[in-house]
Amino acid sequence: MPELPDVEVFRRYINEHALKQKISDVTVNNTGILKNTSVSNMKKALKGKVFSRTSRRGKYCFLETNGEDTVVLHFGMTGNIKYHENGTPLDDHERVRFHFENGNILSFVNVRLLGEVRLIKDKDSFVTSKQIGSDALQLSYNQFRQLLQRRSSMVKSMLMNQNLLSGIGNVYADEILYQSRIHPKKNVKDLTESQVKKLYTMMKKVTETAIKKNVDAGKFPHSYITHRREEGEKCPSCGGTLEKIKVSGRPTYFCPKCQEE
DNA sequence: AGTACCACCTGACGGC
DNA sequence: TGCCGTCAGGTGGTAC
Repeated sequence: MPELPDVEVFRRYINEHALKQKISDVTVNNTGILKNTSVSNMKKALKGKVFSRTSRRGKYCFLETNGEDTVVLHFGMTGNIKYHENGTPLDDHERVRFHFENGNILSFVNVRLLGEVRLIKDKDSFVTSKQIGSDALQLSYNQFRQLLQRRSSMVKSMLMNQNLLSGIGNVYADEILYQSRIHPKKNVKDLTESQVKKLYTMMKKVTETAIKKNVDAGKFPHSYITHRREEGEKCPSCGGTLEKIKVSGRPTYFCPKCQEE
């Protein structure tokens, strides 16, 4: 799940439930999820502190504290966030639990262990060291156009390149390209000015719509294909059959009729 | 520079 | 029922 819209929804959920509550403990179910830190470091850094605010860049979620440390969450291919009322028994997939003095718990859920939890001092240097591109929602049209300049790659690969712009993953890349009526394998150097413009507009629109709909694909507009990622599904525009191919190794759905190469 | 392939993990699903 | 291969909304490394 966790692409930009999903992470943004998690972030808002955390804002709604888990800010300004004193942290009493941190427990870790599987230490493999911790990167560059340890359970004892986590406890030491967070006990007695509160999460003061959250932020996000691409698929990374930052939980800033009133201390020196910031918790970084990345979900990998699976995962979500859950705020528990007091006394909820531990589920196997809850990898890290932040316990609050009021008895409630903020839980980092991660089925496959591809996600990670970190502790950092400085967000900017983290972003720099990881070379995380500008957030897709923050990018201006001019910046977007700059990114495409003198570049030669398949448009879907470009959208998913987190070093260029961050937040777009496999599913939303397909939706953006479908809404833009651009073939996923089209080379960015062959895009017309109006296609670039369309791509940018749809990137924003699809992302914002997904957030507005709380990333519930069932509530997405009928004209979307995100909830149609299965063999044999029909294109909501032309009624033809959606095709499944691989692009940079990832399963890709598109309409061969509406998105000509 | 861009792409293909593999690895990291676990769970769900279809075929036998 | 159970085993097995395949696949999955991400990222990082390697090799061409």
